[in-house]
Amino acid sequence: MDEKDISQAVIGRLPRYFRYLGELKYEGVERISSQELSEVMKVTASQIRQDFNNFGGFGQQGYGYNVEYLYQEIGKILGLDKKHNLIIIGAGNLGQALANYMNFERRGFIMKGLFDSNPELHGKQVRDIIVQPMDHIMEFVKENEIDIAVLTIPKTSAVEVAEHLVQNGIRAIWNFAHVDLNVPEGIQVENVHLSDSLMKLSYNINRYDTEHKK
Amino acid sequence: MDEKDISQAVIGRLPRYFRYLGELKYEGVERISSQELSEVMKVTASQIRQDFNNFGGFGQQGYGYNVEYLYQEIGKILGLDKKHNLIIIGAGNLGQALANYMNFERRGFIMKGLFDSNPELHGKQVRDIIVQPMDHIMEFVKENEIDIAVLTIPKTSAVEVAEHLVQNGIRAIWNFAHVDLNVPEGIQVENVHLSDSLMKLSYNINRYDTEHKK
DNA sequence: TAGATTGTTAATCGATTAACAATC
DNA sequence: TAGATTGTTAATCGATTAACAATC
Repeated sequence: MDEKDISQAVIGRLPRYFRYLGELKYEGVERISSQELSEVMKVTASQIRQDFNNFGGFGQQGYGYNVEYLYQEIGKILGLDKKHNLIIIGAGNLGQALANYMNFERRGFIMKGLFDSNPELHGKQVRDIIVQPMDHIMEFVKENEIDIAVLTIPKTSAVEVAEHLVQNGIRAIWNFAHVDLNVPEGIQVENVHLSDSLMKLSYNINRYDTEHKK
Repeated sequence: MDEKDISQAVIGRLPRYFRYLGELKYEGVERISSQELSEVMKVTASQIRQDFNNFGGFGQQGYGYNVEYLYQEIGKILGLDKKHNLIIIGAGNLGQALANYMNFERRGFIMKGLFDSNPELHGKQVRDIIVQPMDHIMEFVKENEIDIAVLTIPKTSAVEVAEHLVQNGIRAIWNFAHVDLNVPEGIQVENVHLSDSLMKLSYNINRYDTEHKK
């Protein structure tokens, strides 16, 4: 499977393809052409074919793409057929929201632990997980083969915690703290900077105002 | 202020500049050159200068950029000096988390209302806001000059609610539902697709595995 | 086979980087 | 003034779109 370096632009589009194909599948659609898919998704057919061909050909000339097959293949590319153990660090509002709402299991992510520095939360149960104190983290990571840490703690502690996690063998960090983490090669970080996102929205409202209202 | 169309690539970087400049300001740094900033932020100095020059010159030859001034100016570009009224629709885990955790006021966003379809939540207080039933939304939007709706409801209802909001004069939607909203020109939508983000992380873990382990 | 549609190459477009003249 | 560093133009790089031959 010779995967050259796929650009982040392409990777960023894969989950959206996966979502639409899941819906088509659910609706009972069997086959779809790049042209039809392009109309639904509002991208060019050319881009769709180029994107898929980064991973080898999933289609058939004269026929198009089999929805079920394409859905499965993109799922595999995204690694959703693999199991990954995960912990959430920071059991405040956001941490608990993710624990309750993300449906991790459906995508192969198994929530194994929840940690918080606030003693009042220790022992509290969220889903089937008991919140533990922070100083249990590192042993837990090693003993339970934890791959992914979700960081929902303030930025002040995030950098330090991330460093320790890396030292203890974590492989990926889903980072909700408003800070850029510095990790070695081979450790994957995906940032969700909510305030950045809100500022983008603010920019677009503001720009629209200055362009139209005045 | 002749703002031509600034590319989304540039806009996407503005919040990060804002964050770093805020930190520099906090640390008491008075001036900084594009070269120095590029080292801290790990981007090219060229990109920094190009980005800033989309909005006119904020620097001075031979000196660099005044941190305080640049911070203020980027804040203005992002519209953070303006006030915007906001409601959250969906007072479940995620909605409450955002209400509690986002510090909306600091960035000029004023949380005015919280809505949920679950009767058990009606009357519950989050921060200084009482959760109201869904059928109060549209009147509330009109009467309270609501600009922004935060959608933290399931995708099944998100499309319909968004449509109604648009009809009732909402100007922007911060969308956490796993669905693409279809809105008319001039209505701003910013999507936070958390599961897409998690899938990207999954892809990168998986790719690293197939490239190194096997 | 003829028609449809992919896979893939070539052309275009846009974004990033490099270079340097302008200027504080 | 000389040195530093921006603002801006030009060169490069990468991503998107168009076109079409291959093929089901």
